[in-house]
Amino acid sequence: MARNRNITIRDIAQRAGVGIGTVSRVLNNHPNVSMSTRQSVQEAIVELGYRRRAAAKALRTRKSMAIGLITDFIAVTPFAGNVICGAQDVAWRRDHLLLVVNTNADSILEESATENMLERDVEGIIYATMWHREVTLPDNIREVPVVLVNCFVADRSLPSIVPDERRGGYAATEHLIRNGHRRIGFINHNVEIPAQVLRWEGYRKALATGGLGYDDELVVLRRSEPSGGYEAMRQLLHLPQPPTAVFCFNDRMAMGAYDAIKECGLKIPQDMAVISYDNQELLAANLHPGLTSMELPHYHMGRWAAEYLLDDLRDREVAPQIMLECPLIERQSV
Amino acid sequence: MARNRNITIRDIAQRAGVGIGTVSRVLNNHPNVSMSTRQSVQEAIVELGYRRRAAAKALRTRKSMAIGLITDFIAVTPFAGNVICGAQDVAWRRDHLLLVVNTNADSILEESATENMLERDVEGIIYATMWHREVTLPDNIREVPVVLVNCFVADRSLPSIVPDERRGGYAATEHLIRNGHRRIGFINHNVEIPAQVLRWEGYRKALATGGLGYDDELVVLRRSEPSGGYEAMRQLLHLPQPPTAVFCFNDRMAMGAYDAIKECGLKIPQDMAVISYDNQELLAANLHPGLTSMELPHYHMGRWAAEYLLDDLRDREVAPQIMLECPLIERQSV
DNA sequence: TAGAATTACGGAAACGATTCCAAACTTGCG
DNA sequence: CGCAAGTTTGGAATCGTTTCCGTAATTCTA
Repeated sequence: MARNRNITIRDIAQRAGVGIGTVSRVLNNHPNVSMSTRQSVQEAIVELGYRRRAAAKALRTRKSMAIGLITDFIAVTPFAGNVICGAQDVAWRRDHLLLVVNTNADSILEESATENMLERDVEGIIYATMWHREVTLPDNIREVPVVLVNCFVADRSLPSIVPDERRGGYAATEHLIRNGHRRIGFINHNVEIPAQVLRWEGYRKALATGGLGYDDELVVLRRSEPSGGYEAMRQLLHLPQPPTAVFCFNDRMAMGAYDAIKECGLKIPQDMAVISYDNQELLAANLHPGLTSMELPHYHMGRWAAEYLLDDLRDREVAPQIMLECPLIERQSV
Repeated sequence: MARNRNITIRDIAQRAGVGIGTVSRVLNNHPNVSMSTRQSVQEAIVELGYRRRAAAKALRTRKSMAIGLITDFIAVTPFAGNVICGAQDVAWRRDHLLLVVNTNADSILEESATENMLERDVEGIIYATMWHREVTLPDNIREVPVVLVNCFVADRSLPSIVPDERRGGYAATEHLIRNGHRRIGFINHNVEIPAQVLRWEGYRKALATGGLGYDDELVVLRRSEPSGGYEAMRQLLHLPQPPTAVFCFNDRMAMGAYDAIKECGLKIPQDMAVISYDNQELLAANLHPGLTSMELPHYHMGRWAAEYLLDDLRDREVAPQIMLECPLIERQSV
């Protein structure tokens, strides 16, 4: 039925023969309305094709039933979709909508986006980055609850959820060890970002725990691209005593490593096992053989962020700094 | 400066020694306000840290300064990010925000999402799908201007923008012909969707235009995955007279084709040129050699959709059905 | 069955902007 | 200088809800 745009709560009241207060109570599922009145109000609502105007409600209650989501680079990776999806799934269940703004990391835009969201009385803002890093936020954002996804502020004064990279690095390496490998290469990114540092730490720790020594020449740093992975892999293969397995910083580097391995006539995983990080479906699942990879839990980070915002846990004295486990996605490369 | 949440237009009026009407006029850049009053109002605004409440404005004007964006599968491909990005870039320039809902193609959710957006007085809705297809929409969506992105309705009663797949198929094939190839394979998807049908048509037409015959055995239909592409490529390579170039339905199939080609000891592009469709950066740019591919113009479709909605072109008698060109992205595989 | 306690209900006031009309003030021109 | 035309200004009315308070109706208790 085509809804009429001009039906108000007052029309409903009249039609149902009740007062506007009662209509409002029905609309909001308040108690203290008799079954029969509730019924007749509901009938009037469908008969007249009433639609509640969110703006009026928001004006009166100061709640917009919306949360903001600010991202830096929504278009470059498929990660963003997962964060949005996670946040939305929980927001929706609580009748909230997502206001999305992509900023390309432009701080002017970030500030005005925040301002705009504040004008709209968002109940909180999720600030998500596409790679794990430290951020500095516009001042105005602190006027509303904020949760950081995949990033953090220097002083840890805002709640944040990031992947547990160290544990991921550990788990990846341990997985190789458990599969019998004793000489394990690490093809790492050559820029010092949290992912690079922490995965490396995890790698070392797993070696130590497994009773294996740390060998400097097994670790090669390169650009985080296929070509970097390719070069690094070649270097490892030319070692007097090459590794039998390699842990790659990300799927793209692994992709390059694959090429180098195949080029040498070696087989994956028989001659060389490969594990990597990010689990970009598009790559990992489509490589041949399927690439075992540590998943970045974007969907769950998005969920957690929305839950935290909407749960009013935000009054805790300290801002929680969550590290979420990265699940190991097994395919055929180990 | 920390804004005070309780400052209203009336406080500004008082502080600046003017009436509320004047403040409103300043806020909205209306003419007929003397320079000096305008100035003093603006000063009062910053001094008091005033922030306009969007809900009040929306209530009075019935305009929310927002447009809705409904997608089917936001998380599975990186395409969504581009559509959002495009739509947002133009929306933002006009002070509009995006309300995003992902539905996983659940029609119940689609309807309630629409309802929710209508309650919020969105000025229009963009309905975007992740692959080019026909859709049926919830009835209620027609109460507001709608634009379809990457999809269309059977009766063409709603404005729609889709990639020009036929022209893309034509351009891809023609590109191979222009590079001297006379025997060109086509590895196509084995499901009859618009992309499959139209790219095929383009392929035929380009052959005809180029004075080349259409040879049935050069066209192989398979699952649109790497393994499908792999199988298809092997089949083509075992032909008595194999092609010297191949056009793949998408990057994933091309990926499989790459494997088959390399496995036979052939070189790309010397022994076999490859061109494909979709231009998924993550794949096409990272394959070795870089994969030449027809780009799906998601960003521009998003832009166009938002522009159309906000431009009030929506009163045209007939709903435009736009087909947007897919640019050829050259890399090293041809 | 009276009176207390509880539940159901009606409607004024408030949320904070925009819009419109009338009034006050300028300016221009013969 | 006087009047018309134009510009600037103030503020009441309005948008459509929710909330709150007082009253009416009902149920409970002894």
